[in-house]
Amino acid sequence: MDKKIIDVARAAGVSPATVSRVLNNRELVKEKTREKVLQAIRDMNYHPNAAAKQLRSQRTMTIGVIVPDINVSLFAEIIKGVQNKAESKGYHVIICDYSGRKGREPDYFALLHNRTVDALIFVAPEAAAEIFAEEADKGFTIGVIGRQIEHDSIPCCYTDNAAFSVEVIQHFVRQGHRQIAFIGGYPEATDAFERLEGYMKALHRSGIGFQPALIENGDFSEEGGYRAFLRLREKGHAFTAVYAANDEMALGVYKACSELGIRIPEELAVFGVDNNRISRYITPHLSTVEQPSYLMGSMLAEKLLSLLGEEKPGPGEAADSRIEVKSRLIIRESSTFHREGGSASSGNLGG
Amino acid sequence: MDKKIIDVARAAGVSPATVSRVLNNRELVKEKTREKVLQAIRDMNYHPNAAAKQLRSQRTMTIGVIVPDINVSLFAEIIKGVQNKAESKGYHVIICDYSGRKGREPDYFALLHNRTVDALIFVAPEAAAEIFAEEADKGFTIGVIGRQIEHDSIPCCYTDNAAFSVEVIQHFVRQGHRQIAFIGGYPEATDAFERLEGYMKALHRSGIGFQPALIENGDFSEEGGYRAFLRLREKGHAFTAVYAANDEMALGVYKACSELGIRIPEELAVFGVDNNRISRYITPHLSTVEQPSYLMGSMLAEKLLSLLGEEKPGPGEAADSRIEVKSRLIIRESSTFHREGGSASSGNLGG
DNA sequence: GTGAAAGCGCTAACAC
DNA sequence: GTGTTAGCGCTTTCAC
Repeated sequence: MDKKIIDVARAAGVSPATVSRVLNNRELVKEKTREKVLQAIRDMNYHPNAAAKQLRSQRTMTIGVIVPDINVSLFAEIIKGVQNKAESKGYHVIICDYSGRKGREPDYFALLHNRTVDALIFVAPEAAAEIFAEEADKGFTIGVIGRQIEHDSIPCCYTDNAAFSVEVIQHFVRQGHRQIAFIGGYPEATDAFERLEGYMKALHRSGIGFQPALIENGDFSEEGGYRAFLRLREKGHAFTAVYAANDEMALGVYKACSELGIRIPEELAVFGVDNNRISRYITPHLSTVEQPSYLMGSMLAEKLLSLLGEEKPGPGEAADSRIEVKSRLIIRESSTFHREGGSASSGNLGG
Repeated sequence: MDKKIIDVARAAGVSPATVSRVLNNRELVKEKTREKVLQAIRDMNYHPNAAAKQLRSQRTMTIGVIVPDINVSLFAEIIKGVQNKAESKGYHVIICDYSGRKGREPDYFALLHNRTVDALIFVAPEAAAEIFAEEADKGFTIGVIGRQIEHDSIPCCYTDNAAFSVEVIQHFVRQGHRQIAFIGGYPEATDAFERLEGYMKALHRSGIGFQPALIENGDFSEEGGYRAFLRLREKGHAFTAVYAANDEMALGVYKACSELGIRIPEELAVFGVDNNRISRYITPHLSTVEQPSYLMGSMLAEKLLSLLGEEKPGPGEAADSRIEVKSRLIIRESSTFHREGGSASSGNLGG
C-alpha cells in the first residue's frame, strides 16, 4: 500500500495535522517545521489520497463538462477553455460526451448527486431548461454555455444568436438577395431557434417578409443539411441564398449543389455558423460566424469556480452572472457574388 | 446534507450493511428485503457518496486518458472509443489534454499516485518509454495507444506505421515517382519515426535508395509542414512526390503549393496520414491513411478494464497484450496522376 | 440472510 | 505553532 500522512508525520517527527497544514498551506507553520515536512514528503514520494481528502473536506476539486460531441471543434475548444481555467485553479475536469444520447442529460446530474464533481457545466442546446433550474434550486452548482438561462443561480455564457443572424441576412440583402432560405437544427435547439428568429427579424426589417416555404430543419449534421436543401428545392419556391444554422449543414448544401451542378456563389450564396475548420479549406471557402468558444468555456469556468469559492448564496440570492460574448461574421467566397437587380424573378433555383 | 446509507437503512428497517449489499449486489439478499431497500432508495432519491465508496473500496471506477490535443479528430475518436467501453463497464473517464505541455506527461502520474484513477491510458507518441515502464513496475495499471511498448505489463494498441508507409511509397512508385520526399513530425515521436523507417525501407526495396536531402521534419502542424516543404525546395534536390507523416503537414504542403503555383497532383503528388476530415473536402482531395482510432481506444480500454478486474499479476508476470490493428490507405486525387517514364529527370521541382 | 463494528486516509475543531 | 481526536460515508469481516 501507499504511504499515508501518518508515515510522513512520523518521518518528520510531527503530527499528521501539521503535515496536513503544510500540504494545504492552511494555518501558519514554522518555517523549519515546514521544511522538515516537505523534505519527508519528497523523500518518501508521498501523494495524499484524493478520496480521503474528498470525503473529509466535502470537495472534489473537480468540475464536469457535458458536451454533445467532443469531436466537434466548437465543443472541443469550449472544453479546452474550461480545462485551462480549471487547472490554473487546481481543479480537475471530467468530460462527458453524450453523442447519440440526446435526452439523457439528466443522467449526468448523478455526478453532482454522488459528489463526484463540485460543479457541472452543460453545453446542451436542446435540453429542457427546467431540468437545470430544478438542480440549481436543490443547491447544486451548475452553469450553461451557449444559451441564456433565466435563473438567478445558473450562470451562463452565450452569444447573441439572433443578432449575428440579422447581420448574416443583411449581408445577403446587401448582395442583392431577396429570396433567402434557412436551414435550422433540431427543433428543440435553442441556438438554432434564435438564429431563425434573427433570420425572420432581418427579413422583416428589410421589408422582404418571410416565406414559410423557405424554412427547413436539418439536424446540425451534413447529411441533415443535404436533405433539408433537397426538400427546399422540391417545394418549388425559388431562392438565391441559404443561411444554414451551422457549417455542417452548409457542407450538406455544398454536396447537394455539387451533385446538382449548382454553382456557389454565382447561383447560390451560402452562409454557415461555427467557423468549422473545414469552412476555410473547402472550395469555395464558406462564409461563417465565429463564436469565441474557448473564451466562453474559460469565462464560465471562472465564474463557476469563484462561486465554489464563496459561501453558498442563500436560496433566491442572485448569482448575477449572465455573460454575453460577441461573435463575428467571417465573410468568404461562398456569399460574395453581387447579384444584379435583386428582384424576386432573378431567382433561378427551386422547382 | 445529502441522505446517507444509514438513512436508507432506517427507512427500510434494515442495517447499512444490507443496503450496501443491495447497492453492490454482492451477497445474496432475500428478495423481499431487497425490494424494501430499493423502494427506500427510490423514495429518498439516495445516491451513494462516491468519495466514501472510493476510500473504503480502494477503487475509483475511473480511468484517465492523456492525449496531445482533444481538438484533433484522431485523438477525439480514441477518447470516444475509451469512453464508450468504460461506461459500458460502469467506469468514468477523465480526459487530460496536454497541448503545449510536451514533456509534462509525468505530471499525470499523480492521478495514479493519489488514486484519482484506477488506470491511465497514454496517447503520447513522443514521451520517453522509460517513464511508462517505471510506473508499471511500481504496480500501476497503465496502457499506451499508438505505439508499441516493450514491457510485459503495459498493454498497448498500435498500428504498423512502417507497413502502411511502405504501401504509400509503393503506391507512389507505381505511379512512376522516383524522387519522393518525406516530411516527419517531432524528432522524438515514435509514430513519425516508424513512418520514416517504412519510407526508407520501401525506397530501398524498390531499388531507388534514399536521399537525405529529401527528408525534413515538420512538427505535425500545418505551419510545420509548410516550412518543411519550403526547406525541401531550397535544397534544390528535385522531387515529384511528398509523403507527409500526417494530414496537417500535408495541408501545409498544399498551402505552399498554392502560393508557389505548383499543381497537385500533376506537378507534385501528396500523401498524408490520419484521414483528417479536411482531407476529404480540400481540393484536390488528399490521399491519406486511415487508422481505426475509435477501435484502438475501445480495445485498449477493454484490455485495461479486464486487467483491473483480475488480481494484480505478480511482478514479471506478463499481461501479454500487444494489440496490433490494421490501417488502410485511402487513395484520392492528390496522389493519382500517372507520370510518364518515371526517370529521375522528370522531376520538375526543387532548385 | 442480516447486523455490529472496525476502519479506509484525511481534515478540522479544539486543546495546549 | 503544534498535537489529539473525532469523524466524513461507505464496505467488509465476523458473528449470529
